[in-house]
Amino acid sequence: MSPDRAASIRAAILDWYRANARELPWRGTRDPYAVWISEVMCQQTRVDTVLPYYARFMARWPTVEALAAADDDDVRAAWSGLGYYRRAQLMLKAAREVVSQHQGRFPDDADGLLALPGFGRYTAGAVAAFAFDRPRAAVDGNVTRLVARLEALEGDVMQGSGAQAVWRAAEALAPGASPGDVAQGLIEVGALVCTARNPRCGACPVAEACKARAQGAVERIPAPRKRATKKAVALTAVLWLDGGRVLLSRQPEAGLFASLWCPIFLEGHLEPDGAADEALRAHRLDPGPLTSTGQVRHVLTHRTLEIHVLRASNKAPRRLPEGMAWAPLDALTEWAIPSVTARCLDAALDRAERAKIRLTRRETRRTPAAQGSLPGLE
DNA sequence: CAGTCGTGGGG
DNA sequence: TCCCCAAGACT
Repeated sequence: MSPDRAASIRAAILDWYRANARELPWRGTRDPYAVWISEVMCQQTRVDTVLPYYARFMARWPTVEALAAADDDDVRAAWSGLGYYRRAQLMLKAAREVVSQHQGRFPDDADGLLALPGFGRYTAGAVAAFAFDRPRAAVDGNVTRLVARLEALEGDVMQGSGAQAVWRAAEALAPGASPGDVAQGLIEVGALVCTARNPRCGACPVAEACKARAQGAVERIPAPRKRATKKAVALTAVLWLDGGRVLLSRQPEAGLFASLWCPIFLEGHLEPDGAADEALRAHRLDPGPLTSTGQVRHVLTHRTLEIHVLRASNKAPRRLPEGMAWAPLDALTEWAIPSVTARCLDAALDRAERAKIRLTRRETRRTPAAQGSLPGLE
């Protein structure tokens, strides 16, 4: 990219950003910790979803020292429902590294940041640019799309040589005045204007410079990402409820829902009065009679979990197998559970029980406006 | 490099 | 209902 073209695009992005940027809680701070938390939460996650999580997280762990001293399960619980839970684990590891090996100060440029767990090329560039005002590129999905269109890059820009070309162009845009605002501006234009569907080219500050637009190729560029094939997985979830508590089982430290608490998952769709009962006895559990209470279809990136939900109500056994625990329903927000656990639990409860729990469950999990029901009803 | 790892919103 | 996908990183 020619220096003139880069300067022109940079100036247009900067002007537009200063006039149109959304006010977000992590904007207007140079605190690398705050910037970092927001960046990790935003990975593959919509801003609207992140907002309540970010507020709670920063209130509870306002500094890297506080986070470094946090309990792993408390952090997982704070992440509950956000998905991609390994992010939280790597974040905790990085916080401890910053405190123990960097005197609590983040490295002030991308190379140093890149060495920390959970910092990839994007996050390192973003923190370097936003917090330290370094002239670094921060190429996320938004910037990839924007740059691919600006330069009319054909083919797959998500990986390989296509991704390299995007980074090269983004790095050409980085040097100059206010690099932090330029980097955020590129992201913001990608997020609000140069959108994947129905891009608002009429409102775009760099429409004049856009090669895809000149070629009438905006709809075609970037080429759609190759998507993973989803495999259906049949499971049976056993929700054992007793005395206002539910029996949960901790997942292994690696893999799906790592270290989180889930219902007892059995492979396959098992009959309540036969195979399911047998499988539980293999866990040395006597759940008593099982009743089928519904089904949950939970879609993940590479799998679709098709879950048959069974409910057990026998009296709690004296001793539980390793890795299992009783979770009080009125304290479930303090437990590290993925959304699928909450959904299975919902499916196992009757309406009255659900209503009771809803009063105590965190209402910010969903935006109130999205509920569609009036307050006081229900 | 290709597979793994969540969730919820919107067309 | 289905499909796309959103401020990616790690193995």
